[in-house]
Amino acid sequence: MPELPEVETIRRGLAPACVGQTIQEVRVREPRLRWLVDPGLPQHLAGRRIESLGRRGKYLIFTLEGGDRLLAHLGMSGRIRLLDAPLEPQLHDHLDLLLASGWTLRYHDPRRFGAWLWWPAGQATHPLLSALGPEPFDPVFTGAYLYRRSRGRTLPLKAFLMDGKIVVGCGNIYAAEALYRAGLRPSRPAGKLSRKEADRLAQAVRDVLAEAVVQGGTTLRDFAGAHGEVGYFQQVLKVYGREGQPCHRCGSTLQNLRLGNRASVYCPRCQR
DNA sequence: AGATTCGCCTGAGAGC
DNA sequence: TGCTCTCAGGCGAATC
Repeated sequence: MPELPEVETIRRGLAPACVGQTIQEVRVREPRLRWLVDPGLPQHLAGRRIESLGRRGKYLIFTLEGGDRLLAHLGMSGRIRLLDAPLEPQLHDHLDLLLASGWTLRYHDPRRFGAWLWWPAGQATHPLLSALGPEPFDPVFTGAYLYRRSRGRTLPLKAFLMDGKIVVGCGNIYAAEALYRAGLRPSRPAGKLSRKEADRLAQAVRDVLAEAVVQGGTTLRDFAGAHGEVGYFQQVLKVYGREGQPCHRCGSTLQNLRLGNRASVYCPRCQR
C-alpha cells in the first residue's frame, strides 16, 4: 500500500528514465480506474517531452514541456514498473507509457483504486491537490502547527494524522508507527493533545517517513520500486501488523483496536 | 462544520 | 476441490 515513502521511492526510480524523455505512445487497456481515464489522454501525451517528475503527498506529477501535467495516484495496489521492452501485458496491467528511448512505464493495479488524470497548463491548481496539507518535511509542519490544527477536534489522533488536509503522506502504516514513537494512543481525541505531545508527534511523523524513504519503503505483499526492488522498512516496523506480539520497548502484548474500520495496533503501556 | 459511514475493487486466507 | 466470508485500505462522496 503505497504511502509517501513508497511513492517517493518510485519517483526516484522513475525519474532518471523519464525526465527529458519523449512519450511516444500511450496504451490504455483498462480505463476504469478510480476515475475513468480520459479517452483523450493518449492524444494529449503522444510526442510530448517529460520535463520533470515531482511528488505531492502520494501523487506523482509528470510535468510536460509546455506546462501540461499528468497526475498519477497509485491508490491501494497500484505499481509502476520500468520495462526495457514492452513485454506482453499481464492481468491488471492497465496502462503503458512507451518512451522514445525504448523504455516502457507500465501501470499495474489489481484493485483499480489508482488514478491517471490529465491536468492542463491553463489550470493553475488541481482540485485533488488544492486542499492538501503541508508535506511532512516542510518547515511549516511543526508541533505548533499540529497543536493549532487539532484544537476542538474530537476524532481519534490516528484519523487526524491520516487526514490529508492536516498533513500528506501518512497512511495506516506510518500513522501507527509515528504514534508508537510519540508514545500516543491512536484513539486519543486529537483535541486532547498537549503542546509538548504535539512537538513529539510532529517529530515522530518526520522521522518515521524519512527513515522509510531511506529504506526504500515498506514491502509487505507486493510493493516494489520502479525496477522491481523491494523496500526494507518492514524490518523496522514496531506496531503495524504485530498484534499479539510483544512491544519492543516494554514487552507488553500489542493490542489491535479498530478505528473507523482500520486496524490500529498499539502498545497499551507505552502509548497513552 | 466536524464526524462517521459508504463505495469502489481484487486477492489472500480462513472456515466449512 | 470449491464455495462463501472477511479483511486489506486511499480517499472522495454521502450522510448524520
